[in-house]
Amino acid sequence: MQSPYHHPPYHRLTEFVPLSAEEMSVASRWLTDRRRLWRGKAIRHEGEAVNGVFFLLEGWVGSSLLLRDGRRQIAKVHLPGDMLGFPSLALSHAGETLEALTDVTVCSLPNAAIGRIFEELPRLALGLFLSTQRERVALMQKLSWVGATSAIERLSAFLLDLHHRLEAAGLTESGSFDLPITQQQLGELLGLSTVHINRTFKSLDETGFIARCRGRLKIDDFEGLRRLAATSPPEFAGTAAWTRLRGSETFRKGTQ
Amino acid sequence: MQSPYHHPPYHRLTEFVPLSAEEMSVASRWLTDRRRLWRGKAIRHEGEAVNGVFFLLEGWVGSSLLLRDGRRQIAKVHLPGDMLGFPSLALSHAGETLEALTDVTVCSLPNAAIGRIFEELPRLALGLFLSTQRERVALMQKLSWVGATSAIERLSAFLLDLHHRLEAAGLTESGSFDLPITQQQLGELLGLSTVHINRTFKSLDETGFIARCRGRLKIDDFEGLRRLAATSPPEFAGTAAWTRLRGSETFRKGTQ
DNA sequence: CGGGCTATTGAAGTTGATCAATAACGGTGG
DNA sequence: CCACCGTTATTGATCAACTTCAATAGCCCG
Repeated sequence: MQSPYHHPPYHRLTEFVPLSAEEMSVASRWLTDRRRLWRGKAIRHEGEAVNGVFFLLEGWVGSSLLLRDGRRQIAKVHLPGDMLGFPSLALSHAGETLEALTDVTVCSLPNAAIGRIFEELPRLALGLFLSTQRERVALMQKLSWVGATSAIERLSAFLLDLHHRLEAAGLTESGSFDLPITQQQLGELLGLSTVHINRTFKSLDETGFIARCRGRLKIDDFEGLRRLAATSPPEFAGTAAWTRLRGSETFRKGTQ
Repeated sequence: MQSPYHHPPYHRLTEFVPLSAEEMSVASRWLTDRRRLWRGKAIRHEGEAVNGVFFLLEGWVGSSLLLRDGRRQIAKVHLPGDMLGFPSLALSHAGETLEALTDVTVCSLPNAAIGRIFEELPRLALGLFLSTQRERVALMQKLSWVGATSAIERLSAFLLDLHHRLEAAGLTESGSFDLPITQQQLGELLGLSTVHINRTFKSLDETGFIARCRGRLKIDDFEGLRRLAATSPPEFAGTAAWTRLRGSETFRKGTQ
């Protein structure tokens, strides 16, 4: 897990496609334009012109949508290694605010580079494509939590998912991890009020499923949480996706 | 709107990229393998192996996720011209059930063809990519409805969105359109109970915002509905996205 | 004319929101 | 090191939206 091959920006790509040296070298160029931002700052506001996408190197970022009356929905918490801002590529003005939930380091990739990747590095393009499809799956799952489950089920599912993703990034220690977001933000993430998040947390705490201390959370009973959580994480295709996509199908350029 | 250029499967691609004759001819090949399905039948069940994606030619399709206890969330209603099943490309087993909400005609495109498109028809690939990013935006918006708005706001937003999309497909008549889905399905779509959907409908009806008759719905007061719906539809980039993506950025193959 | 599904309505029950107050925490400057 | 401040967490009490249960009515179809 600690080879550079598994760090951003390769991270999200090599899960689906093997990269050549050339491709990796292009990808590593993406890291040159870095930016540091403090907690609470926006990488990009909803409604601003779309100039590029971002890679998150350190810290947590929330992507959120604003409603007219000020309510807010956080669509996703992005963790180190994630790619940010792709949905807005289809829009003239960004459809989501990208806000630093902790101090963060991001690097950005201009729109034009995406176009070039599609033209010249198809495998990289496919990696990006599949990676964003996977995000779409995650988003559908979250919708199903918010639309069809109770507060305790939602929170359980979220904590399990979060742990799972943090673990993949090497940011957990035997079931415990930093949770540097406020209960307010957790509420906006799960579609619940601050107060109810607090009570739900308390209930998980008292049942012994989790333990909280400072900004740190430890999952004590994974099985218990999983029983609550109503969905299991989907099984990603891994590089099998790539294999599947390059099956034996006949398809010849120019004659189709 | 009635030129073949605006029919599936071009429909969802030409919104973002101009297609060459060659590209259109490849795309038109996708139509060869058609399938008709009756209302209620599944095009593909959640958990099945992922063999391809689909284009919806006629009818409505719902993509839904199942929770352990039998509750169901419909992530999206797909209309004629839409592309189905892309999220599951990242999975080894489908993450969503694709169910015919009416009698439908679909055609399918095997996984392998997607891989070839990325290798050989980059502009087509980019069109697919952007189109799925736009779906992701729509999904985020829906999440914000379900997570942060009341029943009447949700239903209003949904009806407006639906009308908007049906209009683009030429399936409306001065504000009225067929609504061939049950209130049960509408509930699963918006995260509300059947009973509450019914009451919310009734309230919109009595206020004079809409009128219902058989399976048909007419929007009588767009402004009123828009005031209720807490979000406005995002502005898509259109082919500007493509232009933006091919900007003046320096990026030379092989030297990066 | 039935039979099955869908829509509608009423009544009662729950979950979660809102309002409001207090406590704990984290960082600051003295 | 301590007093202070703003932010966040916690708790109680009340309220509202939505769900559930249950029954009836309407529609579509053979």
